[in-house]
Amino acid sequence: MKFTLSSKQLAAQYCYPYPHPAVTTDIAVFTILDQQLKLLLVHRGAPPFQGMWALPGGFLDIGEDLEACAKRELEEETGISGIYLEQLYTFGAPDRDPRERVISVTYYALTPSDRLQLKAASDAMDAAWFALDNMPPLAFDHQEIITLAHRRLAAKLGYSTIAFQFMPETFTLSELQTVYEIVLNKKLDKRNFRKWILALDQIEETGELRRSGNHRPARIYQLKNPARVEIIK
Amino acid sequence: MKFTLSSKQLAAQYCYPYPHPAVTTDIAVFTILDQQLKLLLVHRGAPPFQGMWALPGGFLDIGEDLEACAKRELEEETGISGIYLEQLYTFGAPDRDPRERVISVTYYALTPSDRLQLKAASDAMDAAWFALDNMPPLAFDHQEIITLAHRRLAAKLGYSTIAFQFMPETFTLSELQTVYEIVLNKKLDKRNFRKWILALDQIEETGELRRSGNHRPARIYQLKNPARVEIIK
DNA sequence: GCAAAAGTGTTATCCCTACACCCATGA
DNA sequence: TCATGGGTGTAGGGATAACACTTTTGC
Repeated sequence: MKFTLSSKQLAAQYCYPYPHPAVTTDIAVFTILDQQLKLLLVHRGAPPFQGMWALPGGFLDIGEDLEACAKRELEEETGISGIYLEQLYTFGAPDRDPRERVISVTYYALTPSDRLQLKAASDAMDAAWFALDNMPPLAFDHQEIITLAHRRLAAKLGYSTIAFQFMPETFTLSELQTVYEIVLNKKLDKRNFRKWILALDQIEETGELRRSGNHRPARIYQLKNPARVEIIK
Repeated sequence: MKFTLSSKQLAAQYCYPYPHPAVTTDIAVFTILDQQLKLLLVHRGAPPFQGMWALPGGFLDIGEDLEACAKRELEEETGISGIYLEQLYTFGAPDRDPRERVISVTYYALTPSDRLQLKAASDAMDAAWFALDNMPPLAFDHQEIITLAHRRLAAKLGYSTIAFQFMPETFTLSELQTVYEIVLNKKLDKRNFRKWILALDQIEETGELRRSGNHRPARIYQLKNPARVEIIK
């Protein structure tokens, strides 16, 4: 038996007995830059939402793990790799993408700001950091994803050591406190913060001092277990 | 231009220029029955994993919202509807389903045990409740889903009022305490529990008493905002 | 010497924990 | 009257929150 197909259908060579949605991953990458919580966005060069900004992300390769997809898309679109990544939520409203049905498995990620030079140095990809309180209009439902990611991040500061993922290898206690203050958006008491953070037993002095201006030098600290996020409480 | 297709390909009428995974939802429904935390499983009548037990769930209809899919599958396979449902995690290991690439967006749900009569009364669907510490071998990666759901449930008892979703409309404080004890798997102090739960300001006395044996009758309570899960702390 | 950030302790308060006895009922 | 679960308060300990001054440096 033989049947005929138009050339348009010929291009579509992956066929299923029932309709299948497309699956993407999108990643909300946070960092702290210029004393602000910032998020990495990419500029869309193609429709839909051409010219708007969006989260980095893209279609899942068949046979590729979800988290691997998120890491690959992040690397391809922004040059960033090797950072802390965690699944956030899966968005699947039927009309969230005008092209076809798309399910987006979203992740959020944190990176120290000193890793960003790599990205800036890479070729002129249309990626940029935006302060969370100054976002451009976003493609798809990405604003919703960002709002959820921000809430999750702030909540997780309270019961885990996730904030260390923002820190470079070595840092001062004041720098660390500033990170907490920026993410939580409130001032913290210096003495209480130091007592608390040291009691967590997650950081140690390097013995070095950092001189940075006309004031007393600060002791430099480092993580005891780099790259581990511990649940506290 | 014309091309030829086999009849097998003809059956596959939904075609895409790139391969698409299938998307399913799976739901871990918890209840408390016979003083035990139990989970609802369905018996698989068809391959793969024919004859094994699995979480209720199934393929997403194109155009259907993810949560709607979870509710529909739950209703179709077990007769349960109108219960508390929350997204859990999305599983997508490339080989988790032998048929094709399947992404499963999982949910967990809680229901009072007095709603279950409906299901038992419905036609002889192969659905049954299993104690969490006595599960049969499960299809796919469903054991992993259940482990995660259980962890999330126990954690959420500590910072939300999710446990009320296990309760019938009215209940005594002892019944409520027993629910907490079963899920957390530890005894709680009666006086401390009562102080704590009343301080949450989520329940109120109905004024009724429940007589249930040769002992003093218990005061009956009800939720102030039925069906709302509040974040506490 | 002065401006600027680093560093340091004590006290009060709140919350959680531990703990034991009387009450109301049915049999 | 007795067995059974329902119902109640207080005291101690630990964690959190409030609060101000001295130190070290660069200019």
